[in-house]
Amino acid sequence: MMTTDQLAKVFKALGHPTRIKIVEHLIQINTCVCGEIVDIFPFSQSTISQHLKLLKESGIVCGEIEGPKTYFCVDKAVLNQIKTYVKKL
Amino acid sequence: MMTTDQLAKVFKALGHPTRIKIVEHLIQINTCVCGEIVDIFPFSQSTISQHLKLLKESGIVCGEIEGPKTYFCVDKAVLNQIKTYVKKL
DNA sequence: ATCCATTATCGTTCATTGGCGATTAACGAT
DNA sequence: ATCGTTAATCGCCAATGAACGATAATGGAT
Repeated sequence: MMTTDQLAKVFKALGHPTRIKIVEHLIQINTCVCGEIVDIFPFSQSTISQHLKLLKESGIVCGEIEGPKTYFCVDKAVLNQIKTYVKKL
Repeated sequence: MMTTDQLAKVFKALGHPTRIKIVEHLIQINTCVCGEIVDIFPFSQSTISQHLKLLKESGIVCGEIEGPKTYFCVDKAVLNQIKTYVKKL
Protein backbone atom coordinates (compact mmCIF):
# COMPACT_ATOMS: atom_id res chain seq x y z
CA MET A 1 0.00 0.00 0.00
CA MET A 2 1.16 3.49 -0.79
CA THR A 3 0.83 6.26 1.72
CA THR A 4 -1.23 9.29 0.92
CA ASP A 5 1.97 11.29 0.60
CA GLN A 6 3.38 8.89 -1.96
CA LEU A 7 0.13 8.93 -3.89
CA ALA A 8 0.07 12.71 -3.83
CA LYS A 9 3.61 12.79 -5.19
CA VAL A 10 2.71 10.61 -8.15
CA PHE A 11 -0.46 12.56 -8.86
CA LYS A 12 1.47 15.77 -8.62
CA ALA A 13 3.99 14.41 -11.10
CA LEU A 14 1.13 13.57 -13.43
CA GLY A 15 -0.31 17.03 -12.89
CA HIS A 16 1.32 18.49 -15.97
CA PRO A 17 0.28 17.81 -19.57
CA THR A 18 3.83 17.27 -20.79
CA ARG A 19 4.56 14.77 -18.05
CA ILE A 20 1.36 12.87 -18.75
CA LYS A 21 2.37 12.62 -22.40
CA ILE A 22 5.87 11.50 -21.45
CA VAL A 23 4.44 8.71 -19.31
CA GLU A 24 2.02 7.68 -22.07
CA HIS A 25 4.91 7.57 -24.50
CA LEU A 26 7.08 5.55 -22.16
CA ILE A 27 4.30 3.03 -21.72
CA GLN A 28 3.84 2.69 -25.45
CA ILE A 29 7.45 2.17 -26.42
CA ASN A 30 8.48 0.55 -23.16
CA THR A 31 11.80 2.34 -22.81
CA CYS A 32 13.59 5.28 -24.36
CA VAL A 33 16.33 7.81 -23.88
CA CYS A 34 15.94 11.45 -22.96
CA GLY A 35 16.91 12.72 -26.39
CA GLU A 36 14.06 10.93 -28.04
CA ILE A 37 11.61 12.65 -25.74
CA VAL A 38 13.24 15.99 -26.34
CA ASP A 39 12.65 15.50 -30.07
CA ILE A 40 8.95 14.96 -29.53
CA PHE A 41 8.18 17.98 -27.42
CA PRO A 42 8.62 21.67 -28.16
CA PHE A 43 10.70 22.24 -25.07
CA SER A 44 14.38 22.48 -24.39
CA GLN A 45 16.54 19.57 -23.31
CA SER A 46 16.92 21.00 -19.82
CA THR A 47 13.19 21.36 -19.40
CA ILE A 48 12.51 17.78 -20.45
CA SER A 49 15.31 16.54 -18.24
CA GLN A 50 13.71 18.39 -15.36
CA HIS A 51 10.33 16.79 -16.06
CA LEU A 52 11.97 13.37 -16.14
CA LYS A 53 13.68 14.07 -12.85
CA LEU A 54 10.36 14.95 -11.28
CA LEU A 55 8.75 11.81 -12.65
CA LYS A 56 11.64 9.75 -11.32
CA GLU A 57 11.42 11.34 -7.89
CA SER A 58 7.74 10.52 -7.72
CA GLY A 59 8.51 6.88 -8.38
CA ILE A 60 6.35 6.43 -11.46
CA VAL A 61 9.37 6.45 -13.76
CA CYS A 62 12.79 4.90 -13.38
CA GLY A 63 15.95 5.59 -15.35
CA GLU A 64 18.95 3.40 -15.92
CA ILE A 65 22.20 5.05 -16.83
CA GLU A 66 23.97 3.12 -19.54
CA GLY A 67 27.03 4.80 -20.89
CA PRO A 68 26.31 8.38 -21.80
CA LYS A 69 22.61 7.66 -22.20
CA THR A 70 19.86 7.15 -19.69
CA TYR A 71 17.08 4.74 -20.42
CA PHE A 72 13.77 5.71 -18.93
CA CYS A 73 10.82 3.48 -18.35
CA VAL A 74 7.64 3.38 -16.31
CA ASP A 75 7.80 1.48 -13.04
CA LYS A 76 5.09 -1.08 -13.55
CA ALA A 77 4.80 -1.84 -9.85
CA VAL A 78 4.09 1.77 -9.00
CA LEU A 79 1.75 2.12 -11.94
CA ASN A 80 -0.18 -0.90 -10.76
CA GLN A 81 -0.44 0.52 -7.29
CA ILE A 82 -1.88 3.69 -8.75
CA LYS A 83 -4.32 1.66 -10.80
CA THR A 84 -5.42 -0.29 -7.75
CA TYR A 85 -5.87 2.84 -5.73
CA VAL A 86 -7.88 4.66 -8.36
CA LYS A 87 -10.05 1.64 -8.99
CA LYS A 88 -10.99 1.53 -5.31
CA LEU A 89 -12.02 5.17 -5.18
CA MET B 1 -12.88 11.59 -23.48
CA MET B 2 -10.94 14.06 -21.43
CA THR B 3 -8.14 16.06 -22.94
CA THR B 4 -4.66 15.77 -21.56
CA ASP B 5 -5.02 19.23 -20.11
CA GLN B 6 -8.17 18.27 -18.23
CA LEU B 7 -6.53 15.11 -16.96
CA ALA B 8 -3.52 17.08 -15.82
CA LYS B 9 -5.77 19.47 -13.95
CA VAL B 10 -7.43 16.67 -12.04
CA PHE B 11 -4.14 14.96 -11.26
CA LYS B 12 -2.72 18.26 -10.13
CA ALA B 13 -5.69 18.73 -7.85
CA LEU B 14 -5.05 15.27 -6.41
CA GLY B 15 -1.38 16.13 -6.03
CA HIS B 16 -1.70 17.20 -2.43
CA PRO B 17 -2.23 14.89 0.54
CA THR B 18 -4.95 17.02 2.07
CA ARG B 19 -6.89 17.16 -1.16
CA ILE B 20 -6.62 13.42 -1.64
CA LYS B 21 -8.03 12.91 1.84
CA ILE B 22 -10.81 15.39 1.17
CA VAL B 23 -11.81 13.48 -1.95
CA GLU B 24 -11.68 10.15 -0.10
CA HIS B 25 -13.86 11.61 2.60
CA LEU B 26 -16.35 13.00 0.11
CA ILE B 27 -16.62 9.63 -1.56
CA GLN B 28 -17.25 7.90 1.74
CA ILE B 29 -19.94 10.17 3.06
CA ASN B 30 -21.29 11.18 -0.33
CA THR B 31 -21.79 14.84 0.46
CA CYS B 32 -20.80 17.30 3.12
CA VAL B 33 -20.36 20.96 3.90
CA CYS B 34 -17.10 22.86 4.15
CA GLY B 35 -17.24 23.21 7.92
CA GLU B 36 -17.27 19.49 8.42
CA ILE B 37 -14.06 19.18 6.45
CA VAL B 38 -12.49 22.04 8.35
CA ASP B 39 -13.18 20.13 11.56
CA ILE B 40 -11.32 17.08 10.31
CA PHE B 41 -8.10 18.73 9.19
CA PRO B 42 -5.61 20.82 11.15
CA PHE B 43 -5.89 23.74 8.78
CA SER B 44 -7.79 26.97 8.81
CA GLN B 45 -11.14 27.49 7.19
CA SER B 46 -9.62 29.63 4.47
CA THR B 47 -7.05 27.00 3.60
CA ILE B 48 -9.66 24.25 3.31
CA SER B 49 -11.91 26.51 1.29
CA GLN B 50 -9.00 27.13 -1.05
CA HIS B 51 -8.39 23.40 -1.45
CA LEU B 52 -12.06 22.87 -2.21
CA LYS B 53 -11.96 25.64 -4.77
CA LEU B 54 -9.05 23.96 -6.51
CA LEU B 55 -10.82 20.62 -6.48
CA LYS B 56 -13.93 22.24 -7.91
CA GLU B 57 -11.97 23.99 -10.65
CA SER B 58 -10.42 20.69 -11.66
CA GLY B 59 -13.86 19.19 -12.10
CA ILE B 60 -13.46 16.28 -9.71
CA VAL B 61 -15.60 17.95 -7.06
CA CYS B 62 -18.77 19.95 -7.37
CA GLY B 63 -20.42 22.20 -4.82
CA GLU B 64 -24.01 23.24 -4.50
CA ILE B 65 -24.79 26.36 -2.60
CA GLU B 66 -27.83 25.94 -0.41
CA GLY B 67 -28.52 28.83 1.84
CA PRO B 68 -25.43 29.81 3.77
CA LYS B 69 -23.89 26.37 3.33
CA THR B 70 -22.24 24.73 0.37
CA TYR B 71 -22.64 21.03 -0.16
CA PHE B 72 -19.66 19.41 -1.78
CA CYS B 73 -19.57 16.07 -3.53
CA VAL B 74 -17.43 14.16 -5.95
CA ASP B 75 -18.47 14.33 -9.58
CA LYS B 76 -18.98 10.66 -10.35
CA ALA B 77 -18.78 11.21 -14.09
CA VAL B 78 -15.36 12.82 -13.85
CA LEU B 79 -14.19 10.22 -11.37
CA ASN B 80 -15.25 7.48 -13.75
CA GLN B 81 -13.39 9.12 -16.58
CA ILE B 82 -10.28 9.20 -14.44
CA LYS B 83 -10.77 5.57 -13.56
CA THR B 84 -11.17 4.64 -17.21
CA TYR B 85 -8.10 6.58 -18.18
CA VAL B 86 -5.88 5.12 -15.47
CA LYS B 87 -7.08 1.61 -16.21
CA LYS B 88 -6.02 1.99 -19.82
CA LEU B 89 -2.52 3.15 -18.97
C1' DA C 1 44.34 13.06 -25.33
C1' DT C 2 40.49 15.05 -27.90
C1' DC C 3 36.26 15.46 -29.57
C1' DC C 4 31.37 14.49 -29.82
C1' DA C 5 27.06 13.01 -28.09
C1' DT C 6 24.19 12.70 -24.27
C1' DT C 7 22.22 14.01 -19.99
C1' DA C 8 22.29 16.45 -15.55
C1' DT C 9 22.76 20.54 -13.08
C1' DC C 10 23.12 25.57 -12.14
C1' DG C 11 21.37 30.11 -12.08
C1' DT C 12 17.81 33.16 -13.51
C1' DT C 13 13.15 34.83 -14.26
C1' DC C 14 8.35 34.90 -13.73
C1' DA C 15 4.16 32.64 -12.16
C1' DT C 16 1.84 29.66 -9.02
C1' DT C 17 1.02 27.31 -4.57
C1' DG C 18 0.09 26.75 0.33
C1' DG C 19 -0.67 28.57 4.46
C1' DC C 20 -2.60 32.20 7.44
C1' DG C 21 -5.59 35.99 9.51
C1' DA C 22 -8.89 39.34 8.37
C1' DT C 23 -12.62 40.74 5.82
C1' DT C 24 -16.70 40.31 2.98
C1' DA C 25 -20.99 38.11 1.37
C1' DA C 26 -25.02 35.41 1.82
C1' DC C 27 -28.51 33.68 4.27
C1' DG C 28 -31.64 32.12 8.46
C1' DA C 29 -33.44 33.12 12.63
C1' DT C 30 -34.74 36.18 16.05
C1' DA D 1 -33.01 45.27 11.25
C1' DT D 2 -29.68 42.79 13.68
C1' DC D 3 -27.16 38.92 14.83
C1' DG D 4 -24.88 34.55 14.21
C1' DT D 5 -23.40 30.98 11.09
C1' DT D 6 -21.23 29.60 7.04
C1' DA D 7 -18.29 29.99 3.20
C1' DA D 8 -15.64 32.70 -0.14
C1' DT D 9 -12.30 36.08 -1.03
C1' DC D 10 -8.40 39.29 -0.22
C1' DG D 11 -3.73 40.38 0.88
C1' DC D 12 0.39 38.76 2.53
C1' DC D 13 4.58 35.87 2.73
C1' DA D 14 7.66 32.07 1.95
C1' DA D 15 8.35 28.26 -0.95
C1' DT D 16 7.93 25.77 -5.19
C1' DG D 17 7.30 25.17 -10.28
C1' DA D 18 8.16 25.86 -15.21
C1' DA D 19 10.82 27.40 -18.64
C1' DC D 20 15.24 28.79 -20.52
C1' DG D 21 20.37 29.19 -21.75
C1' DA D 22 24.74 28.01 -20.22
C1' DT D 23 27.73 24.98 -18.16
C1' DA D 24 29.41 20.61 -16.23
C1' DA D 25 29.88 15.65 -16.28
C1' DT D 26 30.03 11.18 -18.28
C1' DG D 27 31.52 7.98 -21.51
C1' DG D 28 32.38 6.30 -26.63
C1' DA D 29 34.93 6.90 -30.57
C1' DT D 30 38.80 8.66 -33.07
